[in-house]
Amino acid sequence: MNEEIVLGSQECVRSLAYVGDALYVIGGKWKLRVIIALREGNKRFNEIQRAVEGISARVLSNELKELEMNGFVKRIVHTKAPVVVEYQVTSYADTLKDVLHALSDWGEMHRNKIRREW
Amino acid sequence: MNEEIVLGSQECVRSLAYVGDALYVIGGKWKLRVIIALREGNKRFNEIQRAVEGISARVLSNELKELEMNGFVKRIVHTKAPVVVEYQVTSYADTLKDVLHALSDWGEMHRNKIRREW
DNA sequence: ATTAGCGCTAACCTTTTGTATAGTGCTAAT
DNA sequence: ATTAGCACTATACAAAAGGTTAGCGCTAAT
Repeated sequence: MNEEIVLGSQECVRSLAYVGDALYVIGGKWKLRVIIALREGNKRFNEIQRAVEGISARVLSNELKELEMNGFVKRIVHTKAPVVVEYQVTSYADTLKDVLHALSDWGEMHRNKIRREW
Repeated sequence: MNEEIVLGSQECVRSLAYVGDALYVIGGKWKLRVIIALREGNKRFNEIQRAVEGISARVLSNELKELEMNGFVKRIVHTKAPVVVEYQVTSYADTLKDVLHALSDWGEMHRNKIRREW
């Protein structure tokens, strides 16, 4: 038996678990897109909804709650005159930079590949 | 208006679309995990199922079909004596290396953070 | 002869995710 | 005075994703 393969296999088991952990909190159709919109500077509910094309108010509301629970977002209510609600990305969301970058780059490459094929 | 912010905003719109494209083909609970298992060297159906904890035969079957349609996997049938089916990762699956790495690293970091908090 | 493994697939059910519509109480603009 | 925007939430429903169970025809081992 080859040591390289055995080592690779152990790494794989770890990878499988870690990727599972990651997908558990940032998986799904919307979470990463909401985080991108927030990181860009969108702070208000309707602003975010417009930035993330296709998301409904109900789903956005749920996603924001989960993102808050997981420490990616802070919800700040300015209780005055018209009640204004602001969503802020936390510094923990910044730790996703590499993931976001890798996904975005791959998505770009993939889109170009698909276009070339048609 | 600040140029930096405007630039960042344009990049964001691209990012949103690209990440959307990426999630369209590799999103969901299982696809990346199946690819990891394949990359590790698992080639047979039941082998993959054992490697990817929790996946059912039905779901694995569907995922493999989609992965095949998207060019990540080749299905090879050895028609002899007992019919043996082999799944091979293509070189296109290798383009996901950075994504896999980033997600795995982040997942590891996140798991450690969670453990520290409890 | 029985059992276990292989590579699935069909049928059915539950859970998750998403959509559509309506509505609340407030303010600011027309 | 009406309309539009804000930040949602409730309700109801539909679609998509996933899980459970059973089973097929085959072979190799016990």
